[in-house]
Amino acid sequence: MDAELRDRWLDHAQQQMTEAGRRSGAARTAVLTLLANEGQCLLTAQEITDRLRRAGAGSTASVYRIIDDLHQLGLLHRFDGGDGVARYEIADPEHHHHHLVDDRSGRVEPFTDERLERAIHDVADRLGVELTGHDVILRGHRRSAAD
Amino acid sequence: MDAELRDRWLDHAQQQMTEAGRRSGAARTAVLTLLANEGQCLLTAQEITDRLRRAGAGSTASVYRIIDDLHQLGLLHRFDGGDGVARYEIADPEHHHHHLVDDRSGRVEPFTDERLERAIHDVADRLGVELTGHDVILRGHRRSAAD
DNA sequence: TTATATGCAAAAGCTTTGCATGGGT
DNA sequence: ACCCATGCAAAGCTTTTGCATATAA
Repeated sequence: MDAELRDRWLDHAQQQMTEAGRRSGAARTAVLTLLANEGQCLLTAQEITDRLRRAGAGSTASVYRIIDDLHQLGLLHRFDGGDGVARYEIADPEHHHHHLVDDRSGRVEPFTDERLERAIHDVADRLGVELTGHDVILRGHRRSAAD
Repeated sequence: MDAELRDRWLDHAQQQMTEAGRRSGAARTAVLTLLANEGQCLLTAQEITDRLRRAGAGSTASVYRIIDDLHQLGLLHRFDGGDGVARYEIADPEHHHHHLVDDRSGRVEPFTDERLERAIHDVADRLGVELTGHDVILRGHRRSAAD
């Protein structure tokens, strides 16, 4: 689904990596392809490595190195959960969103809100800050009839 | 400064810990006192342990265990920075705030904004979520004349 | 007295680094 | 041909756990 977004990110990422002076190897190709296909949903380095291994390419070290490059180039967003494991998802300005963490199941759900975005940019203005990024994390659980 | 807030948090924390069925030991007393005095500013477990050791009380294990208890009781807020180290600060409803991280110096600065809070609660309502917590992290740098 | 807190040391888990090798340009 | 990317293994770091001892209640 949304093959256009996927390809757009992939193309952009490869171009950026090349421009940054990096060469294209088997591991990098595999990571980029995997992320382009299912990188919308917060993956850990471990998960990425496991999936690549099953496909016969990619090692722990390479995955961490590639992820790091992508993150530094702004192609990947990093999400530091409360469990000491970093999670990543592809960064696409057109699909900007935040995260709601269910405090019972640990499940993470994305959401967007225009007013929230406006409030954030206004605060940055008020503080005289040139914003390069922002994260919002909501913790809670679905309201049931009992609540 | 703000001795009242300090004492209020300290009293509240000790009471909560006792109600949770915990006993008061040397390490716990030392950690609570330290946090009450300088826990407004995001400390790592390492930093807390170091300061306690200098005072002759507290070990790595105890600090982590105590911090964990406090966090679970909602007496401490946890901040997962992008460097794989957790930072904590005392939780006081009257001093709710968010964080601005300078992407050049790494410095962290607290800020508050009413409209941002309202937007957050509205989003939670829209999602049908009972909010138990939320975090906002802004990344950027002070706007200079050059920007 | 009895259960809990403490502290040391060891273990665990995620992430990074060193180094030899293969592969891109 | 040159240099970077890769992968394995080892090291590094933060955080957790096991266990004997000290201590609060």
